[in-house]
Amino acid sequence: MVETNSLGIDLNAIPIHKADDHTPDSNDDKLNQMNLENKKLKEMLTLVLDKHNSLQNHVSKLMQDRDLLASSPNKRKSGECDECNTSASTENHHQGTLKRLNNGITRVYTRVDPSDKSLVVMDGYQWRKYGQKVTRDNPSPRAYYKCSFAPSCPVKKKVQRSLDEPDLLVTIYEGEHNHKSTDNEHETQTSKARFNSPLELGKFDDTLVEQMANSLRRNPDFIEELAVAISSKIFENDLF
DNA sequence: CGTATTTGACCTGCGC
DNA sequence: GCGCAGGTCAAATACG
Repeated sequence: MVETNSLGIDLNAIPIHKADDHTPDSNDDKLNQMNLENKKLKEMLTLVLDKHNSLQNHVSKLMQDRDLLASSPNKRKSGECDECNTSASTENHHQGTLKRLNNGITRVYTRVDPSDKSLVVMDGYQWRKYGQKVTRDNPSPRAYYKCSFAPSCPVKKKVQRSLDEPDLLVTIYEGEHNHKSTDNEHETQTSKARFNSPLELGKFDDTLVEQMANSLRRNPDFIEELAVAISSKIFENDLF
């Protein structure tokens, strides 16, 4: 039987080792096996991230559609929303959401680790920071970024920590990219590598995998799934 | 050594 | 015109 979780990942992909499962001189074999497991884990991680990204895009699109249907254009000033007006004390409703405002301005709310002081939002594009300022209404600095394809791409973004919730980053995008995201490009390349030559998994960019792992670590759902999967494996080992 | 980031200086728009 | 705040520039610095 193939065991899968809600993400559709085969958790039996990792071979289980029992205590009496090795010969006395099998240190090299064990090392090779661990390397193989490591590669499999990396592959799983990239798959999980793929699914996570596509789900996130889907959710964003759905929420945009819902906002467009629900919004009445004569009610709102640029940069404001109904929820903000009615519940100024919290921005929880924005978590991970995307608001497309007038004049090609888009506001995105991203939940980050509160201890992480960097004003970096991974959105698939490459940015060059060109300034940072402390604004009057918010003690946390606002970072200014230009698309690294500038001046051919005119898009800019401003990133600032929310005044009410320090673990919420508010990103304001100005303009539309006239090129594809570098993430897609990279993803396509790694996907090709993954499916065309699975034996070359060891050549995966370790930094990229590290970033994916960090991103997944911040996702409570993923941690929960992982904990369930690991504990079930531990029980399995103990019982058999 | 090339590239990205930092940060103080400068520019611009707005209200008074 | 002046002061203030937000936005941008560019030299200095850090980093791989």
